[in-house]
Parts: sequence; structure tokens; C-alpha cells
Amino acid sequence: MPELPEVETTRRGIEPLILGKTVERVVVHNASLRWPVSSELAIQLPGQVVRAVQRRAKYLLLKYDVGTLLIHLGMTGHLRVAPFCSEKRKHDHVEVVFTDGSSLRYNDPRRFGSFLWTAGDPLLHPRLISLGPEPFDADFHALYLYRRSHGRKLAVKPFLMDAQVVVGVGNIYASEALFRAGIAPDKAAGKVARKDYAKLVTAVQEILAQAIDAGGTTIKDFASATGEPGYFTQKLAVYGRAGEACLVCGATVRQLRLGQRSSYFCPVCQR
DNA sequence: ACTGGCTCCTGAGGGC
DNA sequence: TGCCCTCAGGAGCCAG
Repeated sequence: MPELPEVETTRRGIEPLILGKTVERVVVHNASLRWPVSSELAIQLPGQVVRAVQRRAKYLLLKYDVGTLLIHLGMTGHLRVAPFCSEKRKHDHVEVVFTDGSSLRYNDPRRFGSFLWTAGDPLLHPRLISLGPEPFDADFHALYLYRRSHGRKLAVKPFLMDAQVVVGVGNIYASEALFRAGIAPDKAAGKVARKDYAKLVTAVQEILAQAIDAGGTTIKDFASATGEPGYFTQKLAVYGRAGEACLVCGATVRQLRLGQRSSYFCPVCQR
């Protein structure tokens, strides 16, 4: 379920706990994630040192000398570091065990996440190569969104959530950013004015930055690698607030479905 | 080329 | 207490 802030919070949590450690072995309890967990992991990783813990979009990149482990948390994935001998929980599917006895443990009830292995440049992996810019990159700007959306009838909210347009903006932050930018979520992407895309770019960046600072958003079960919940939940202006009063104008927050996802908005503030 | 719909899977919560 | 229904933070794939 994590969006970019939750993945970044996870990255920051696990990095100091695994960087420089040597893998002893990989234990796969259940290989049936989004794609089957590659048997390459158990062959390639033993003896390898974690050289870097990076993020691209919602993927975590664990870099080793011989390749990169790409981890996607899906909707319900969690990573935590615990002693290998500590008690296992239901839905602990994969463990990367280090020579110091600690273990990077992947838990994912719905199993929508993935563990992919690539020996080559991870940015050229099929799952990553066609992704759009990072929201904090210089090439994510108003004119870019304006051009990308030209002539498109798709509603602006699913447009914003399209990882080929910009990465990392999931269902919660898409609603929040559109609220902050004053744009109705069901407006056709191609009808949004360039000046409104400028507001949207700023809104996306502000919201994601604030959410990262708060350690992510916990709706149901997000927790960081150290088990802390996210504290951005208290700052959500519209998400999950259907029927309640808009914090800005007092109108009733409404809910509608766009692209099979719940969207929340203020009919007065957003046009 | 776009768009909407379906899909993977488990669990929580509401209504009866 | 239990059953059934809907919904959930992602995103690939398919038909039209």
C-alpha cells in the first residue's frame, strides 16, 4: 500500500541496518508474490555485500557487486530487520539472512509485492525503463504535465497516478495534491490549464515532502522498518473524509470512483 | 494510442 | 457468533 513516502521511509529505515552487511543465505518461505521470487536470489546473493540501498519510484534497489535486488511492496508489503532466530509472523515470505545473524524480512498479506533480480543496469529493467520522472526531479514541471496531457480525456486523477507520467503518487496523495491545487479530480487531464498544472506540481512536491518528514501515512497497517506508524494521517485534508466538512470552506467532502479507485474532493474548492 | 475493466490476494469492517 | 458483501495505500495486462 505504500506510496512514495512510505517506500522512502522504509528505505531510510533499513539502510543503516543492512548497508555493508554480507548475505549468508536467502530463505524463501513462499515464492508466489506478484511474480514468482526468482531462484537466482538464493544462488547469487550468498557472500555478497549490500553496497547501496536506493529507491526508484516505488521500487527499492538493493545493490550488490553482481546485481540488484528490486523490491516492490505492492499494497501490503513490509520490510523489517530482525534477528533470524526471532519469531516469524504470518505472511513472512522472504528473508535475506546476513552473516551477523540479522535478517531482512519481507511480510506481505496480499502478496502483490515483488522480489526481482537483475544482473544488469536496474534502470533498464523492463519494470523500470518506462517510468516517468521522480516528483522531485527538475524534469517534473508544469509544461511537462501540460504537454503530456494534451488532448487526453482521461480524468486528471488517474492521469497523475500513471507511473509513466510521474512516479510515486498513489491514491491518497493524488487526492490530497488535487485538493491543494484546487483541481477537480474528474476534470479531463487535457482540459487542465497550464497554471493549474504549476500549482499541481508544487502541491505534489509539498505533500510528498511533508509525508516523508512525517514518516509516511498510516491508514491501516503501514509501519516503518522499525515498526513506527506514519504520522501524516493527521494531516490528510480530504482522503477518507467523505461526508465531513472541508477544512478550508466547510462544504461537505465528497467521494467518487475514478478508474476503480476512491477519490475524495471538495466540490467548492476544486474546479 | 487511449481508455476502462479485470486481475492477483488476504483481511477488516459493516449490515443483518 | 457468523455469514456475506464491499473495500483497501499497486499496477500489469487485455479487449475494444
